[in-house]
Amino acid sequence: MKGRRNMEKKKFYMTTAIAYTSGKPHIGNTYEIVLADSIARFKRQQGYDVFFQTGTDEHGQKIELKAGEAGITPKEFVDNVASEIKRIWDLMNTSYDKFIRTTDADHEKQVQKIFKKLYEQGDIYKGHYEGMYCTPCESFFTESQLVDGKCPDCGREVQPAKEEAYFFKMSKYADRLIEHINAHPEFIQPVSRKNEMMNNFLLPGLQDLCVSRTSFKWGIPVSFDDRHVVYVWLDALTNYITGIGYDCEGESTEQFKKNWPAELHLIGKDIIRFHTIYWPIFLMALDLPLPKQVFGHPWLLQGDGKMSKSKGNVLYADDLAEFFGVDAVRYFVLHEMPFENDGVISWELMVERLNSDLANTLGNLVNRTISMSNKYFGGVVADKGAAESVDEELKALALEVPKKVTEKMDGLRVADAITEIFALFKRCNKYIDETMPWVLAKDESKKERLSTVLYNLVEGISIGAALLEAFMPETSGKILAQLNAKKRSLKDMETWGHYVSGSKVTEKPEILFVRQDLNEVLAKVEELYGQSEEEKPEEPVIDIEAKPEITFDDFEKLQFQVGEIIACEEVKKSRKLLCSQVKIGSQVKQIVSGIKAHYSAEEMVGKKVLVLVNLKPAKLAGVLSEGMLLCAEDADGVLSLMVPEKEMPAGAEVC
RNA sequence: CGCGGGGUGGAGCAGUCUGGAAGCUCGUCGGGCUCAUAACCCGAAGGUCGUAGGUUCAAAUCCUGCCCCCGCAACCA
Repeated sequence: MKGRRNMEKKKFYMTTAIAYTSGKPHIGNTYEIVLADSIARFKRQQGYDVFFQTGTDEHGQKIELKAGEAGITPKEFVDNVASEIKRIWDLMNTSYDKFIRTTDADHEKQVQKIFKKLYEQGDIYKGHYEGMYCTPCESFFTESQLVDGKCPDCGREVQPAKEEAYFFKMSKYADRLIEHINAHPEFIQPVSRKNEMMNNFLLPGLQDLCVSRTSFKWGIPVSFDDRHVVYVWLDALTNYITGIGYDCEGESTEQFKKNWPAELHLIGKDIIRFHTIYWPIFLMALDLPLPKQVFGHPWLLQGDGKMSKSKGNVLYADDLAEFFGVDAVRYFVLHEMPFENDGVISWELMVERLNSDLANTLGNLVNRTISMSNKYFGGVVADKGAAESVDEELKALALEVPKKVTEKMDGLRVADAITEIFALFKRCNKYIDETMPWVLAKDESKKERLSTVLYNLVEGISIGAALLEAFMPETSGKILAQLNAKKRSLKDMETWGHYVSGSKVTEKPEILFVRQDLNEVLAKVEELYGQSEEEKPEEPVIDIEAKPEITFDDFEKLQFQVGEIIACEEVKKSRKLLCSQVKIGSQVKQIVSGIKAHYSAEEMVGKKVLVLVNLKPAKLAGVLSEGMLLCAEDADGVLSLMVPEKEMPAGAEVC
């Protein structure tokens, strides 16, 4: 019987994007897995047989470089980061069924087979990646990226060059894809993205995609040409099928046959293009069905300006969980994230939500209800049938909410779904005021009515708590345990009265969410980040690429002098430029510098700075610049003007 | 005319596709209540829906121009 019931369950295969293992994931990355988790849990509650996959994308040049800097092998590097990511996913209590890593042996093997198959059937061909090449930087640039025809990174000469590479023929499947997208309006969510994909990429014509590289080694080798490694998307995207046992030679697992195609790929809006164009085309080439839906969720942005560790506004899920608890963080990211526009997160907003929604509305409701049950009936909650008309409104809403939540979740409107649940808790609070149990308690003849009121409350809260399971699993469980209520399926929420009359609630309600004082939190944040800076015993060392040795004659060509900035203004039409009038000896030069982000025009005036004087004048953003102000730059790109250590007159030579 | 996102009461957002009395949460002010985590409930104030035009019986919503903000790109001499 059990087996048969399982067979009847509809399957639901969903994935998140796999996280790139270049560093610790911040709260924005973590948002995606929590969002996915809430959907997975809700689908399970709806009775689906859910398979939920997430994981890590572990190849690429960036990782090779970072590992090199850290003095460890790429594999060691990604092992560290992947376990950190997994730790945070687990900390956030996410219920994934499979955590795939692109360095898994079976994934790598399958990617090689897929690459070979596509090559053999002519979808992948060998060609050349052409562009201007800067040898010291080992980088290709397009003509438009060059600065004055030179390398934008180091300013040296570049040569036209070709790198051998394999390409995937995208155009071959474009018409079929356009047709599919038009026939399935639900395929790309939100729909506004559909037009973007069509107008910008599909309709103008697809470029063939480069799918191999020879410039780095940390990747899956192309099996028949080992100078090449498979490049990004063919490696990363295929995780969705290799993770459940796809084999392109027809030896796919039962699990694959059952689960593919996926019902939902949940991804960030930045990679919609890869999931709604390249991925479907790869699948077509493999003769596999396409996923049912791709949802590109918006971003969760930091509140106040740029992320910066020294400002203490880089938010990580584990720090937040430390302060507020896992469920509070889950609640925040899910609630604050609208469907289509970016959301904002900050310590201030986090505290506000915690206090008002979680502590006041929900926590206090549970607490006062349990307290009254204990106070008036020794914890026993029984429906004595003493109904009054005010009860109807509460019941009606309580039965309405599960339907509304389902509706919202079916449309992936997770934030709205949560809001619906909280509307029920608010209604419960109102019900307490309407019925005034403490007044009933003073009148012995109202005992049955009082009991019924408390029963209604407990039943209402039980429904709300059961609905929270998908979003705040721990809190949901805690509330149900305190009320001594059973978990219930969505089906059981269609009728009123599933709470067993006569059950006994806990004697001492545990505080679910503690209110926090914003100032105290901010002080602690300061302390936390302040400390971490002190803990750093040494300043970070910055290594830059060594330039070729020069002769003294070369040096002699450069003329440095002290200049005094006598006037400075912003260059309009430019984001980063300031235009300074610099007094050098008896002459005044106009110098444009890209330091607006670091200095205001006002504070520039009066500074004595080091100037490279004999640089050939050039125009920047249309403004003439006759020299260069010298700055030091740290690893975060912060600039500091170089000034003489002793007072020096404008015009003094620097040598 | 580089690409994209956005500008709705003090704060954060919904509403815009499919025109039809400007909504939610927080904050503020006033009131109620005392079971509860100084929590809960009720009421009020507060908005030229960036701006200027246009279409319409009717525009936050559709069209056009402009301004401002944020990403990316570029500029970083």
